[in-house]
Amino acid sequence: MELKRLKYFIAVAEERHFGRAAARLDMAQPPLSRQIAALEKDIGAQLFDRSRSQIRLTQAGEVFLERARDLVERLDSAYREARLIGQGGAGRLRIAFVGSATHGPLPTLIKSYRSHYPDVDLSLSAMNNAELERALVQQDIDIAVARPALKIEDLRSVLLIEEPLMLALPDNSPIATRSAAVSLPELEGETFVLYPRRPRPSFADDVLQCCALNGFTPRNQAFAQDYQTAISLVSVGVGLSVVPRSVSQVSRPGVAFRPFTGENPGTRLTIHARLDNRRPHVLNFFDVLRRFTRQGPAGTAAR
Amino acid sequence: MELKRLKYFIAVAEERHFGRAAARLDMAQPPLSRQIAALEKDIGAQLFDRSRSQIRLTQAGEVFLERARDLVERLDSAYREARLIGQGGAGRLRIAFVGSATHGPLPTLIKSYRSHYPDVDLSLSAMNNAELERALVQQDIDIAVARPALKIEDLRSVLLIEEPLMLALPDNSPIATRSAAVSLPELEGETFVLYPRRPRPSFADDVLQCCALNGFTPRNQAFAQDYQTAISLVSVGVGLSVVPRSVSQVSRPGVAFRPFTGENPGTRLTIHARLDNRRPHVLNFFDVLRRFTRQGPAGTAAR
DNA sequence: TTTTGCGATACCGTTCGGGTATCATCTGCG
DNA sequence: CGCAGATGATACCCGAACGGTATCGCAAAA
Repeated sequence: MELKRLKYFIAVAEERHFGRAAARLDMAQPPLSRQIAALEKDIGAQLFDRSRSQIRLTQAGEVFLERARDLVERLDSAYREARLIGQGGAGRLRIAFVGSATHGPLPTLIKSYRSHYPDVDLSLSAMNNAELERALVQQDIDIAVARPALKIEDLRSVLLIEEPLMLALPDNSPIATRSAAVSLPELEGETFVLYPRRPRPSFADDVLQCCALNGFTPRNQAFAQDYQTAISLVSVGVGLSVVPRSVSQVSRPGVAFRPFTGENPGTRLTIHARLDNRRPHVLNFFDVLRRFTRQGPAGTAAR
Repeated sequence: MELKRLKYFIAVAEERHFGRAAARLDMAQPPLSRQIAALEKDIGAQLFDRSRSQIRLTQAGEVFLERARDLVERLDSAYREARLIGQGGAGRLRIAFVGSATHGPLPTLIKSYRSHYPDVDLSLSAMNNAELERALVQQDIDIAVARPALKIEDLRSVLLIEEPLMLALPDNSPIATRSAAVSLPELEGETFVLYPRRPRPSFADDVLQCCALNGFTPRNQAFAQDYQTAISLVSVGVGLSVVPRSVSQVSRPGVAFRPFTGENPGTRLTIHARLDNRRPHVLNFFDVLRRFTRQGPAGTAAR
């Protein structure tokens, strides 16, 4: 109810003439005079000195003009900022992912999103599947990248990548140093470093299912909380581990990565968001994701 | 037309409840809902997430809330500031005065004004009568303190002080060192250091009229632009000068001040402002001045 | 499933803002 | 000194917008 008056006041102050200001504002002069008078009454001070033929700003008017310009400017920018955030062009998007996703196409996907929405603050954090599930349910995050997937209700889920499994072996192991191909069953007696099986489905399920398809169940199992720990255990000779191929692309002292023959059902990375999370940032992210997977996530190799 | 909406929005955002916010705003809930909806449409973004039972701010809403609070605060302070200036409680008052006024009651008067209106910026400058006249006409200053007065049209004029004249003599002059009273006519042969006679009336007029009343006209006259220069000329022995008594209260090496017998019509300090200058600061200043002169400008002696 | 609480929608009356006509005042010119 | 033109203020009218009451729709809780 008073903002229009600020604009009116600015126009009159700049034109120093009610008639011209009214023309500029596309209105008649009398209502403009009335609005200015009302503004002056509200403020309780004269803003214009009308004693001469050419109207002039009073000192109060001079100061109020500065303030009014600033206010109009700020209001406008507040509108624009809110609009931008509302369209997902600014603000914050919270993404969490399993640690092993950092080697695959995820960084490329995130770069792509960033290039489309450079003003969005990305909050990135690594979590295991259990933490992802909790954070997603409690809306602490918008996007979860799980391996192989989260299986809770009311999630929007998109497959990011499917990749084969590989062996991670101590590099002084005879199996690692020999040139012949490796098959899984011959490792039945070795210690398999696995991950927690909860919540289902877990990466451990992928590995155990792979073993099952190859006709055996690992006899000795050790457990690690995440793939980094698992590889560390391998490097110090605790046993061997099975990892997604993308993980094998980083070299790690004491660890050798080898493919294996036989059945290899692979493992998947899945991107989730709550179905009821209609935040434009999330929708935009899935748009970028859709284009990304469609044009082939050749980014698998990248980085 | 949009500011009311900001206040509505802030209320709803703070209450997180349309009904309570409406109660707080002393209005019904439906128009409030409509105003918020209109605001969201204007902005082009949702400000509230109404999907759950408890409404929540969206990210755009969070940011807009900050901005809205800031805007309301700024608007309010702009109103208050303009009002204060409009009442003469802040802003700037431009005062100019003849140099010789600095020793009389003027500083006390200004202190009194300052204590009543501590937030008013005082712009103080020294000018001779000619400059005062020009500045007042061109509205470069609000208040002029002239000696003895300005005689131009449309001025509000108030006598600040009337004081006797005194002699300023070189301190090695026999007249300065003798104990007997001094009369003006015996100085007829001395050089009188005077001031410019334009614009009329000038302090030089006061001095010459005083001489005339004592029955003579100074035979030798020297001219100085201001009283400081005049006293300097006296101190280096150019001649003698006649000054307002208040000036005699500062001691100056090489200069002795002496009263004289015979006629002493004295000299005045007059405070002027343009009649058409209705600025509250000027009116307030004259209010202070009125009280000041009424309760006796005992400040003559002060300082 | 029913009930309750809350926000949205429909509809109506009043108010306020804007338009046209006119007045009052000041300025400049003859 | 008086008259004409310009400019802001005032008077009056109309339409749009805002607020109020009644009611709906939906979702969470019982």
